[in-house]
Amino acid sequence: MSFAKLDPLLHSQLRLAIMSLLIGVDSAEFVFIKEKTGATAGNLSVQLDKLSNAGYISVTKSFKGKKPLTTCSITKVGIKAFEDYVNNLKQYIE
Amino acid sequence: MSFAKLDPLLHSQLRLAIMSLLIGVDSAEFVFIKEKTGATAGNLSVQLDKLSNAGYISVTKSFKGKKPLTTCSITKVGIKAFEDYVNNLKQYIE
DNA sequence: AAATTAGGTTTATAATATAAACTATTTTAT
DNA sequence: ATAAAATAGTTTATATTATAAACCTAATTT
Repeated sequence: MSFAKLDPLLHSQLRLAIMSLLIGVDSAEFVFIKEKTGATAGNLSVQLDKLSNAGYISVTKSFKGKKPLTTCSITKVGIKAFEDYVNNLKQYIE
Repeated sequence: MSFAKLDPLLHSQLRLAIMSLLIGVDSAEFVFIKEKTGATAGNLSVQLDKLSNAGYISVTKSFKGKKPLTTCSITKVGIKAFEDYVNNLKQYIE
């Protein structure tokens, strides 16, 4: 048995943290994710884009009062990808 | 609880596979690791160097008959680092 | 003896992660 | 009223990384 490939989109500390967060909630706001992960806004913005482009999360932009509000949630595709990643990863660490 | 930092030296598919292999054996030869991980020789050579420089593995060069033989084994430091990495990682995937 | 294989290493390149710099708007202080 | 600072992000530049291609040396094979 050889080592399964790890989805490079998920094998990134920050993106993995984002997905880990999102898999446990209905949705989460940009600022909340930023605080929980400790990421800089710039880095977070880039990584959310990548996850969104891959279809792993959906991102909606609206307003909270007068301030911009970015809300993220994991998609079915994202959940599947995360689960596959975790299963593959276990081969390396168990 | 926020996300623990993942040792960047271990958070790499190939290096993690190498460590995963080495933690289960006494020692392993270059060619064996190459086959098991599916890595190219060049890539493997580079990654073994990095792990060696970090003190995570020890690398000994000798000869098998007339051919060069590179033998690797995990160190105590490497075992500790691997275990820490795995513990931290679990926070993301459980 | 020329070509191929074995066992690697070095170097060049492409991809990635990351933060610095920037934008636009809003709130707060003077 | 207006200057300063905070909020909520985005874009861009840079530094690091992963990876394979090219290379090297010695030993086999044809």
